[in-house]
Amino acid sequence: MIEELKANYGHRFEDALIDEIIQVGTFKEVSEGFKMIEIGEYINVMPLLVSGVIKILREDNDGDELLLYFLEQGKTCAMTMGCCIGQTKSEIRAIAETDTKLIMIPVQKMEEWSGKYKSWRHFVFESYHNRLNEMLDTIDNIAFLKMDERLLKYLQEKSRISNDNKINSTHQDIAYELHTSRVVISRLLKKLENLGKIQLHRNYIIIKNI
Amino acid sequence: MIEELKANYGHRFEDALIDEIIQVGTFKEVSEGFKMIEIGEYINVMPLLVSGVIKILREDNDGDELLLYFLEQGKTCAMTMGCCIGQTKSEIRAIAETDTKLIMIPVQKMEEWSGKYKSWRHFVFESYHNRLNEMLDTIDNIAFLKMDERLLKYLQEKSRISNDNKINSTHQDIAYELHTSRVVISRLLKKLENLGKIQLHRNYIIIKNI
DNA sequence: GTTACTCTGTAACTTTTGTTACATAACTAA
DNA sequence: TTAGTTATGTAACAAAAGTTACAGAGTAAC
Repeated sequence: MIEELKANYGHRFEDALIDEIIQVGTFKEVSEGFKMIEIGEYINVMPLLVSGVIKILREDNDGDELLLYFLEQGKTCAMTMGCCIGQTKSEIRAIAETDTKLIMIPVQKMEEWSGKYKSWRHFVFESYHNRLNEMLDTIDNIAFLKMDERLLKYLQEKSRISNDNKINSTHQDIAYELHTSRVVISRLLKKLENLGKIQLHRNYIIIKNI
Repeated sequence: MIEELKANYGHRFEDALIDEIIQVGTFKEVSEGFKMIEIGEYINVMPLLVSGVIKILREDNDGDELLLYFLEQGKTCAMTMGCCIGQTKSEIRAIAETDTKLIMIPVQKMEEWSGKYKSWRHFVFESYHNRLNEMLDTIDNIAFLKMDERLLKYLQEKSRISNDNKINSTHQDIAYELHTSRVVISRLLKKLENLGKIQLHRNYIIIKNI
């Protein structure tokens, strides 16, 4: 854990803070698909993402999902919503998009370190700031783009975060994350295939030249 | 200014912090419609909202607008995006929805006080947290609701924040904020009128029983 | 008043998205 | 191999939202 911590956060946290993280943090590895946070749960640890990708989802009253954004490995790890102040329930679901390594910090430390370490404070503010920008991005997508453009962006993003032009998703998977129906996705994917941008297969899609 | 500050923030900030705010803060009054922040601008003061309502808007590349949320008077004042860390440009536009009174804090103080005053730190975190929830709310609306439901919520919200069942907007105004066309809004408003929920007039709408 | 402008109402049409239904292909487990 | 399951393709239709066009009401300036 110590090497991973230093590799990802060593350049931004003071040594004293790194030491404290080693003291109180617990290392955790989870596999792809693992549900890390569920809507309505109380959160008492804050995850520092060391490697892997976590997807953050929103759900409405009817159980319909919507992908909000991906948390990526390394320094850009934003903290889990609402974990910091008060004991508020999680508004989102977090699922490991890939195998993921994390360091879990008890939430009380977050407050303590905020007073103590300037670098920690900056990290927290910056994480908030980044997450807000990700949310803005999501809003831009759903408010200003049509489904075909959203789908294209989704495929690009998926490919980018896994660093692989093969996307292991069914049409239904994609439909859930974009909050639309499978038929709509199949239709639009077929159009993209006809344009030569992708290749469709059972259970996976190859990105060609988007 | 001092009375307004104490009335709105006195119960949550330490006296020493209140004193500092009085030292460095500047009082500002703006009229309805005043553009407080424009997209792309750099921000170097953080506003504490004392009274009034500010609307926060997003714009896409084609100049199409979308209402994100309202900042309301008093303690729930969230800070302007991106104002705290680094010199990043504003991603949003802020316009006074009503006549508004503010206290402007130089941004350097934000960092200084974050180390010094626990209450300030809590205020900043809580503001971030609230704003994130408002963004989630916005996402819920545009992702999960149809335009008629969004319109209804919009009218309710407008009525609530002004504490008045008369809404002084044209159909075009509403169309801009919900990012749709005037014809669509006129159509849906007429439906709501036929259902007895509102009364339509030139330049204003009366909310009856939503 | 007359003129110009803004706002609203509405029809007719198009595009986009969502729904239902069904056929077939591909895989899985017995 | 066969039966059952899951994934995909596609047609046909419905609903929602966006567009174009125009008429007429209300308002403001002169």
